Amino acid sequence: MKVATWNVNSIRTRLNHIVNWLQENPVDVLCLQETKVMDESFPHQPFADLGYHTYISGQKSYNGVAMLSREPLSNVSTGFAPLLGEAVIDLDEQKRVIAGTLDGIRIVNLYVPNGSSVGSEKYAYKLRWLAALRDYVQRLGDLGGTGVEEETSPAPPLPSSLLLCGDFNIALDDIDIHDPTGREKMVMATDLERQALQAVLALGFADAFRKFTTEGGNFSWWDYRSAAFRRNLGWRIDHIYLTPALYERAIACTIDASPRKLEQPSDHTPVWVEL
DNA sequence: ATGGCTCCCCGTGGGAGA
Repeated sequence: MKVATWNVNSIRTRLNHIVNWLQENPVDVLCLQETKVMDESFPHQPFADLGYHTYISGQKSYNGVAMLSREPLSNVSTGFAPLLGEAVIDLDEQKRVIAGTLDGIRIVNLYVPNGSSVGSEKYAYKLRWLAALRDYVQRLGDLGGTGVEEETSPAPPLPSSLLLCGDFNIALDDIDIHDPTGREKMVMATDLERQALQAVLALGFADAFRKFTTEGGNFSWWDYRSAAFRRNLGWRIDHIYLTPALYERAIACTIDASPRKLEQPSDHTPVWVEL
């Protein structure tokens, strides 16, 4: 099974890039972030023509996530509320979470808030959102990864098969930044953000990309400005995290930089894992 | 460097992204 993640920065602007990429890379599941489209305007048909089912959680102008899958997903859910209830219901106003199950693997597609700048309101929101994500993932593990509250059948054995992917807007390691100088003041690289993400990963996840590639200089996002892509001034902020059995099973994890070379590209490029 | 580039919107500049 191949699962990919891609922040497309507007699905309507990037539609041809996505369709062409799927034709070249017919992954089983493609998780998208920053679709920037309301659900009633989502372009289902081009993906249906390629044989993909579409699952969406969108809003006007900002955010928005979607999952495309060759086979139907089960137990699709959006937001934190299905597992966390009313306590963090306000965090679901921004559409950043969608999850579904395929072949016993719970796939969670995430668009972590950017955080704007260190010390800003948006930065505080990002940290609060990551704390909620930790609770959400812990609850998911407690449920055996089904994402379903009702336990009508015996829970599957733990550890659950969980896959977290998406735009995390955090570079966990200095080698994931082209130049980490001064990173403690840079959003996406501060200790508080890293600690908040590590608290999620401590529930039992490993970075699929780092199973195969230990070198720095591998990035998934490059700023539109200053010819950053041409100069490879990037960050690795799009991640795929796996629970232990899936991590053992993984046979490849690759960043495909080729769509970033096209005309009018997203500033992010796809990352995929083969299980 | 209130810089750089690109996205969106009942837009014609400003907010947001990262």
